[in-house]
Amino acid sequence: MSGGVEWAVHCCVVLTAARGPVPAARLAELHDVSGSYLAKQLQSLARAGLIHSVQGHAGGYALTRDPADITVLDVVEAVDGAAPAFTCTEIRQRGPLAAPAEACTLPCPVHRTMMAADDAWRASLRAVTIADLAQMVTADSGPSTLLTVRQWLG
Amino acid sequence: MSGGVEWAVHCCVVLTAARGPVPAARLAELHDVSGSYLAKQLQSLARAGLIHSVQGHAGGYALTRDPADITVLDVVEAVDGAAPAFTCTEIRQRGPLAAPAEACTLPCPVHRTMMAADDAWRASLRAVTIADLAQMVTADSGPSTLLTVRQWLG
DNA sequence: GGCTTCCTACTCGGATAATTCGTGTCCGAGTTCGACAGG
DNA sequence: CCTGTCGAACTCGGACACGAATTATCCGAGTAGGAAGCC
Repeated sequence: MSGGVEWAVHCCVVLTAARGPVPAARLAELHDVSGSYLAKQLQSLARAGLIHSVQGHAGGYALTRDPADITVLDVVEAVDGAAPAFTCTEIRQRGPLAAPAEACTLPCPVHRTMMAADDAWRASLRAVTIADLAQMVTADSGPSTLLTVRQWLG
Repeated sequence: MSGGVEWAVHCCVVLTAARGPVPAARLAELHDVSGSYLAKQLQSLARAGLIHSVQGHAGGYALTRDPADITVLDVVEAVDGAAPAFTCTEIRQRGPLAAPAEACTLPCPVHRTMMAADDAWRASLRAVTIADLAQMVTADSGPSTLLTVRQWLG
């Protein structure tokens, strides 16, 4: 998985605490990461409709929907793409003992197994929302954490 | 996920039908893939102890255990490595609002969410064995398929 | 005919290049806020 | 004092290099089987 996913999820959680739009450079400074590269991830989130950008002075990024309506899977798919990790190349239809195409109405067993695992993974990520993560942060280190972030963001 | 995983799983299923050791070149010809590269995957499987190699004339690879004792997860981890897809870089301990290390006894919420999804994915792959896959192949296209493979392998 | 020896061919195993994807960076287009001049 | 205009700074957005991991390949080390020669 792309490493930028971690940054993107953390940014979404931080934006939960923000009042107005937050510039990408500010988010980068907060997390101590490359601002130029973080911009790319935020653009992906914007293209997916999870956040929207405000240009000009005092602009930045802000969440478009309620944090409870944004799942972690949404963020992961926005950054890493929605394509499954496993791609079936239809090995059974190649080589000297190739199966005829008409006998391949169902995906091959290997493909089915991988799809089931992928579905389980996606279901697990779909069950957690950004609001849940913010709640967990509060439960872990108290409500002061996100309040301090809100204050620091200005 | 590495593309060679597909080859490795298919090879394990094929080895289920084989009587004796099968050379890597034969497996590559059966699947119409690069023999030189498939050798690398098979070596990974051998290092993991899933298959063992027999050298010399009439040598090749053969399964070490009963196919019912080899899970798909075993094969995937042997080829792709056992490291989880997501790596937490402890973002919360960086930047101007870095959390003190003593407050980070638990993994951060993002990390926990990703670990849960990874566990679900692994559990799904662990629930399917190579014997199950062979059974599925038989259920899909009849018992003739694996018998033809056995005959072709010699 | 049986046994020993040698040899050939075949096998794996690790070390070695080419390529694609992820990582990191940069500069230009567009927009908003503030200042300034005029009425 | 109020208003319209201008300018400048700040923001995002996409286009451009670099590096690493994956993909693909090759040749050498080792071994089992078979053939030939000897007893």
